[in-house]
Amino acid sequence: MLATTRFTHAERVLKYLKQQKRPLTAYEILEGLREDGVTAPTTVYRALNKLLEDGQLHRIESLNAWTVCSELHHTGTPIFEICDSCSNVRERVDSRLSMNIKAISLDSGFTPDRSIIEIHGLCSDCSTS
Amino acid sequence: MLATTRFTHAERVLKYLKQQKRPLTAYEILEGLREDGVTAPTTVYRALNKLLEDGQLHRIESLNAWTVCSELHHTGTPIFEICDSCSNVRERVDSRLSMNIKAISLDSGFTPDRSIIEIHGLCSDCSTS
DNA sequence: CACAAAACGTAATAATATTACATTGTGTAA
DNA sequence: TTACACAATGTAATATTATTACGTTTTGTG
Repeated sequence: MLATTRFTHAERVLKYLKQQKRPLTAYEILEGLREDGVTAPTTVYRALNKLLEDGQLHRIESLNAWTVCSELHHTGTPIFEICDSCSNVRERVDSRLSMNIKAISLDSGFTPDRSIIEIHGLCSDCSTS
Repeated sequence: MLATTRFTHAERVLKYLKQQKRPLTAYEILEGLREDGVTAPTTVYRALNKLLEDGQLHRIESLNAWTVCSELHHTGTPIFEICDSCSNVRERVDSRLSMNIKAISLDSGFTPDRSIIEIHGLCSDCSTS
């Protein structure tokens, strides 16, 4: 069966997420890909975790949702601006912020590994209207 | 019955969390307070949400866990240093970082409401050993 | 071809959180 | 001090998110 399939589930999940304009939960992905043979939660989570390891997507902790990495191989901490009105999420990288986080950690003897920065609010479209 | 109780559930939950040296999940709190009459998830979540509104505790998104606010009525964004070895979490407030976030948002026309900053790594105790 | 590693199938279950609806307790103002 | 509104609680059911365990199939490589 696999011999006849053109893509792996990870590829399907990545492609599907790329088509979205907001992060999706694992179960939303499952629904969206059911007709493509993605039929169980495990399948989705396996794909998501693989893509996460490969740096191809991010998990938005405060939404329990997943979104493609918009700037592959970036260094420094990604920052997510999350619009609470239209659900759009924009990924940004800012070197000052990354450096300040390092500096703050140094202060306290903490050794940082990975940082989660998620800013909730209104995107420019939604805040003007 | 309530007339004979000394505390509300919210007070019990807050007191219990203060005794902990790491954030607890809602269900850990439920277990810990079962003998004090906290017997259902709803009860815990009601208390947690009330305390959250009052600014008396924080939710650590990346742990699905809850911890007391260590610096009441702080302004600016709290930053959590989370030790992945001993689970200790330290809350800090840093004005530089808060300003960074404002600046980044201004750039893109985003109107920030609340920010989540969680840094995983090793605390000073665990990184030296 | 043989083998190891990656990908997948399937079922069950764990962990986290919410909803709905009824009841009881508390503060306060007439 | 009674009446009322609001806060707190009780209870059951269910929704949502995620993991575990175990077996099979496919793929790439020497």
